[in-house]
Amino acid sequence: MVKQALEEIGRGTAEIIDIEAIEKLVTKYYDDGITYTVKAGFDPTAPDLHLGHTVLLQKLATFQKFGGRVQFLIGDFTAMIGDPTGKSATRKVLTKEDIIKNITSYTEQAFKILDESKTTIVYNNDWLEKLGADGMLQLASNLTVARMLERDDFSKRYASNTPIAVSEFMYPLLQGYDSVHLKSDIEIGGTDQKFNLLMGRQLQKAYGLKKQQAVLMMPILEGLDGVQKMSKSLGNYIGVTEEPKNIYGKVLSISDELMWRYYELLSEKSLAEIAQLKEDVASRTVHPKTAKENLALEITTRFYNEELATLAKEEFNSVFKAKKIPTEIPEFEMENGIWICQALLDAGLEPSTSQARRDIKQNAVSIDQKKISDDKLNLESGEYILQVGKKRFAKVKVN
RNA sequence: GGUGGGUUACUCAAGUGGCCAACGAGGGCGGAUUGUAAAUCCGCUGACUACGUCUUCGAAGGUUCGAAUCCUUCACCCACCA
Repeated sequence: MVKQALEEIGRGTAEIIDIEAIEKLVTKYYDDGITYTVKAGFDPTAPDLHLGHTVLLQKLATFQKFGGRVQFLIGDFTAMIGDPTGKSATRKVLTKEDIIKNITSYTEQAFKILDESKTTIVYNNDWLEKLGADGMLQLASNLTVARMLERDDFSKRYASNTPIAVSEFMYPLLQGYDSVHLKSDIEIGGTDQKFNLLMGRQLQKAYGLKKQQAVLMMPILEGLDGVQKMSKSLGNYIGVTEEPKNIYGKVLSISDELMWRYYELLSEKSLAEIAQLKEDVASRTVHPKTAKENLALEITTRFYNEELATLAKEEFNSVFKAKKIPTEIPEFEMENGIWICQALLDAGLEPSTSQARRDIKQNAVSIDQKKISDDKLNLESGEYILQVGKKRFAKVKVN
């Protein structure tokens, strides 16, 4: 049992520090029924969770299966500083109101994956606010500047003359202090969090805790472009609250190479199954597109259900394979004689009439499935389906 | 506090008086091809019913027939010195 648990826990991880400690915790759970805590921190800056977050959440869910209690830490205090990780500029400071607003939808989405009964939501503002100036100083004395500059992100920024705010130095310390306060047994995070995660161990020792947290790091999920990490600001993400057809479509649009990465990090399939599938694709027994379709179905099903996922697939096929018009498209009413470019702008298909003109010239615009080339066209009364490119549709009623 | 350097479009980055709506690269968008994959090729990438007009090169003024380019002030950033 323990062995199987460890295998599942280890799946897809980038690195585990102190695996022995994890083994002990799991063993203790099976022998004596004693649970342990797994901490993961979340930044309440982006109210929308995407698949990149779910890699972590799925790992937490795995721990919940094997006796872990999740400490779902909302970094409402640390968010006011802004973690330097991954960004090459100091982050904007959020207001308290923003943070509170974000948290509600945040946790709601997280429980699509996590077991709520085995999750404790904690806010680090609760204890960090009370730390006070002397507490801060005591905390800061645990770390030298040289050590801080070892952190990859800092050293790069320092070398390239990108500014580093002194407050940013506090971030890893505060995150580490969270682990002291919560007496976490395990902390998980992305590989980009390594420095911060290790800080937790160091501080737990410095503050005299008997045990130090084990650390488990998950790889960073690449976004749709396959290069940069999935993030909302880069626009290369699949959000968990997106409509089924969008989730399905976006998964299908990833590259074949990236598909395997997604299989490994997001699918419930066993690693053996995935290896087999990969082999079948390589030997052309299975078409890569079929493999991708199944992945898309699985992921869509996770956030909705099988029925809706299947519908999404059918819709997708009818629109893109059979080149039919989507079943649901936005509708607009317009005045008689409206200029086509204006209509495209009003329907939100184009950002400007200039862009509309360019697209018409480039054969990207069609009315009722027929390409048009006249950018001076005016629409007579009637109903039209306007389309730009492959993906943008609108129904327009001209009165 | 002192000295020097910097701020150009989504990003990086050229341009140091007219040839500048502003080179180039990346990204994005579109077309061909396809499996809405990758790769490849081609085109577009400030706005405006548009062979012309308008607004843009950190901000505000100024010099000039003419400014992203020169001058003044301000804001922000960086380095070195203290």
